[in-house]
Amino acid sequence: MRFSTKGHYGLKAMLDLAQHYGAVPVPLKSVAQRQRLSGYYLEQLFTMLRKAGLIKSVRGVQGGYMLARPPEEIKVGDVIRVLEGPVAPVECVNEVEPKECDQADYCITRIVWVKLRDSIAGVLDSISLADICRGAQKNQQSQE
Amino acid sequence: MRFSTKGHYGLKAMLDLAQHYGAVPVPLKSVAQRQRLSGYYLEQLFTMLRKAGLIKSVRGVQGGYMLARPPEEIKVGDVIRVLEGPVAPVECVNEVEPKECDQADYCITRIVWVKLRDSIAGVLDSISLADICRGAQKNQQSQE
DNA sequence: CTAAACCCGAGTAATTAACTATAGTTTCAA
DNA sequence: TTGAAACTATAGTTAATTACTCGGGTTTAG
Repeated sequence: MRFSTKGHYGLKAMLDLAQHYGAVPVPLKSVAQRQRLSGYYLEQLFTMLRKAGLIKSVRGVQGGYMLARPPEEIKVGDVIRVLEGPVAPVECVNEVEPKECDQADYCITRIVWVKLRDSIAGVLDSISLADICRGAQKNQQSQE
Repeated sequence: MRFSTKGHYGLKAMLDLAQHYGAVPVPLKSVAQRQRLSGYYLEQLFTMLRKAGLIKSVRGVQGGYMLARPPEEIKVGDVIRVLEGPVAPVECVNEVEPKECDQADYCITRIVWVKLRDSIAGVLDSISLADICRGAQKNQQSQE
């Protein structure tokens, strides 16, 4: 039971944008270097995030990417759903359009997966990018 | 973010054994038929569960499989960990021997994965096979 | 006009998932 | 004592997914 690197890397990149949130866009290359990610690969992730409306892009020289909304208003769940698809420990309890099997009515394991799904979604939707940035700052302070 | 069919099917099969828990072993074939699973595939899952000590086998005619402990004493988490490995939304927060990346100290996303891991483990470890069987019974009664 | 930057689509190697198959061993029961 | 039911072990196979990689575009500040 793993998230793929899409969710993992994508969240890192989004937090990088959150930490540099401001007026000027951040070039993909600098995000990739700071987070040690393949630029080619990150491009794909940013494309997904842009099409989903979580980030905006500015083309041309001095261009780059920036969050479409302030970090307080973007939840980890938003990012993960774009990159990994809807939360669903098994397909039959998918958040969106679950393909229920023919045994759905009496499937005895169903309750487990529903609880799990809700628990996962609960965690992901309770944390904003800003929450994490604050936590990271605190951490650095406490290490000083 | 999905569990594989190992965890999914394996839990179904374990619950089948729980529902038939008693003195006599249940042949694999009958579990496979009731749960509509490939017998060949289920064989592999049962082998893993047996080696992990969750089920016992009886060879020969009239043989089969049975839970090694009563359903109250087997948690969903026990089954899932045998079949899917340790709970770990990403490798660096694996329950067992996490391969921490070189950025572990200052990795900003880490807190998310830890919370998620603990939340998932919490759900899986809070539900026993007996809990689910009881729920299923109740469900059937309420539908009458 | 040129270089920095995003945009888009395709290709690809490696891994994993999900079975499938085959040959063997144990045990009961007729 | 032998045949069939059942578990045991290991290997093969096919398809999908993952995690990139690459090449050629377009936009725009300076």
